[in-house]
Amino acid sequence: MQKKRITLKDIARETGVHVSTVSRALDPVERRTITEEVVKRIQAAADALGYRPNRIAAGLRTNRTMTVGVMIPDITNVIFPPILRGIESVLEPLGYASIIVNTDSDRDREIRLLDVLRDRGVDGIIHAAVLRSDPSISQAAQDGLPVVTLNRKVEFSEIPYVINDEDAGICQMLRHLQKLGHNRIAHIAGPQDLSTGQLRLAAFRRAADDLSIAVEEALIVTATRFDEVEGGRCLTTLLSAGKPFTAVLCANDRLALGAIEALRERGIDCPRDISVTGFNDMPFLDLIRPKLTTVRIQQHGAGRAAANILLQLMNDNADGVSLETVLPVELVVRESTAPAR
Amino acid sequence: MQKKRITLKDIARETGVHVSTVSRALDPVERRTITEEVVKRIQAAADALGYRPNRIAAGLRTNRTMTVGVMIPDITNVIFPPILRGIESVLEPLGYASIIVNTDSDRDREIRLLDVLRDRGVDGIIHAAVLRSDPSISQAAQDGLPVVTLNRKVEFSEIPYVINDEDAGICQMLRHLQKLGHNRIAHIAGPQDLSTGQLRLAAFRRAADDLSIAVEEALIVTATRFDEVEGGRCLTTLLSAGKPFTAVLCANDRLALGAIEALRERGIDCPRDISVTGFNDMPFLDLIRPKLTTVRIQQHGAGRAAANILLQLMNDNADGVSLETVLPVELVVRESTAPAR
DNA sequence: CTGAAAGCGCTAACAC
DNA sequence: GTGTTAGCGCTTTCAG
Repeated sequence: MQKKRITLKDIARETGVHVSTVSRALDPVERRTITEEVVKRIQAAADALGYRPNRIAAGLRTNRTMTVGVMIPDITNVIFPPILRGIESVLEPLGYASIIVNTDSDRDREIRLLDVLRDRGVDGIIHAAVLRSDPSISQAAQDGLPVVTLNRKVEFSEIPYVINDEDAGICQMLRHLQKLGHNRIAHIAGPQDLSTGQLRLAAFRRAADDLSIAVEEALIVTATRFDEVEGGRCLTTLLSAGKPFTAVLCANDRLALGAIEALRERGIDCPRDISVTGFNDMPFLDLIRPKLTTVRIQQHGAGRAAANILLQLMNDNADGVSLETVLPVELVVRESTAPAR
Repeated sequence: MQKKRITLKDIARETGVHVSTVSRALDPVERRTITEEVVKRIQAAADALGYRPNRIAAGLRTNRTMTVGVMIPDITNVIFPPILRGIESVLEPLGYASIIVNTDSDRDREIRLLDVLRDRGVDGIIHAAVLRSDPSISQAAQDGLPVVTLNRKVEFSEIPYVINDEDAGICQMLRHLQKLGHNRIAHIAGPQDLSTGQLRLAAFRRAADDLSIAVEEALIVTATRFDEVEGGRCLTTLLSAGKPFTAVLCANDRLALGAIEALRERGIDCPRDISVTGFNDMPFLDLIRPKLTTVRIQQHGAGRAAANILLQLMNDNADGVSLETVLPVELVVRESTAPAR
């Protein structure tokens, strides 16, 4: 079986000093308290024997596992991998590993997986939650576990969160459409039990109001999932409602793609007849025709931001962290929007 | 800080028995050796106190962390998330968590990350390697660490691997093109330091030979990366070589998409003028026009297969495992192939 | 059937 | 400066 691992004891025996001395000599900060010559000898022996510290054992003692938990709805959703790389880019160099779990936006699964993470003694959690309410995570935070949420604010809690500026994104998009002469603008909203769906719908109403664009309730239809099929279905509903519109602002890219497809099937051209817009700017969008006009959100950056906040929390600098981090978004005008007919 | 966790000791005190008794009562297999009534009392106390076992401590003792390492090139590559979900689908229900690391196909990073995983005491590793040679992983396997590779066979080793039937895929595709009347078929090969790139090129030569299709060296061009830009560049090279061809078989979907784009820019229509095929059947392909004819590989299934093999290895059933697992692939004919002109 | 005790590998008081 | 000792929470002999 597994070749016996070298432990502190082995290298203590080898160098004729005590394990604790070895431990100190190998600890970059404690090292200073040890005679330089001894440190050198120990270091040499450690290298020679191929010593690798056992983090498990250290963790048991220090109560720090150097592991963080990352909860996301579904890794298969293309917007999450970049976020994960962003997180990794700050945490990994510091020696942290992350355990990623997929909640499938399922409440029970989420609760169970949170327990899994706690059982494993993670030092903190980044929760790319989308569910609008999850008492378990607040409880965990209250118990003293460092938690940061991504994309969503947990109400009535002191949990720091990083979000994208959905409001600004929707507003910029509406302004863009308005400039193109659109004033009858439909909205395909996302699922209202997901934070992004709800936030973007609220932002739509607010922005329309600000820009003096009339919001017709019949021109707002809500998807049950963030996917192409639902985008198509919603567009069909919109069409059959009979109220005219010249543009449809969708709560995310996939809904928009589905909507465009549904238009095409009916011989309606996007953007000539109807403009369609997305949100997120997911990968591969520029391969799909017409190239979608959308709002680019920071993905890698959001991961980095969340990781940095978590680091502060884990290092007890909890006072210095700002509760809210809002990342700027960017309007990306491509081919799916054109002047209103 | 963190609310004090309930330990075995707490529930021992509560029930008036010894910790070891509690430990046994809570272990599904050892439980049988304990009086039913006592088990019930302990269970009740555990539930009441909200006991959650500390896996770290258990791991230190048992030398099993119930954690596996998963090495992939880059989570951002859409073919990996489904693989990860496949792995998770078999491992997670059994109580395993996985630590995923991105190697970026970088040799040094790979070595370093392997050490990271070993330091964390993973019980086994699934290595979705693409680099053609990596001595470190063989060393790890030799040291007794259970290892399975995905997509690639490590030569001269006893490491079990699961691969897709690249040969069959390429062959079916060539036959499909042949049936459409193509006999001057180009190949845009993938990077030759990545296993898939190399395997598929070899398969191309072999299949062409089997089907009596002449292989013209000028019609084989090798990409340096698996992306659209390289696909476009390779197609340009092909075009400027002056040798006529009516179809181009690409080593993966992204190369194919880039190739189609490059054709379009020159006013050459796919599939009317030239047929183009991909490999992998990555997500979102059906949103891109023309819909790509490709070879569907099992992604989720590959993850599951690898996880199952790893399980056997970790449970010392090493004798029962087959060294090689070849998963079937499937030809998916869509719109990017048409009869040769 | 249950208790006692040792120990996994490491760190952190406390001595010397 | 370095050694001693205790103990993190759990499992696992070995007694009883």
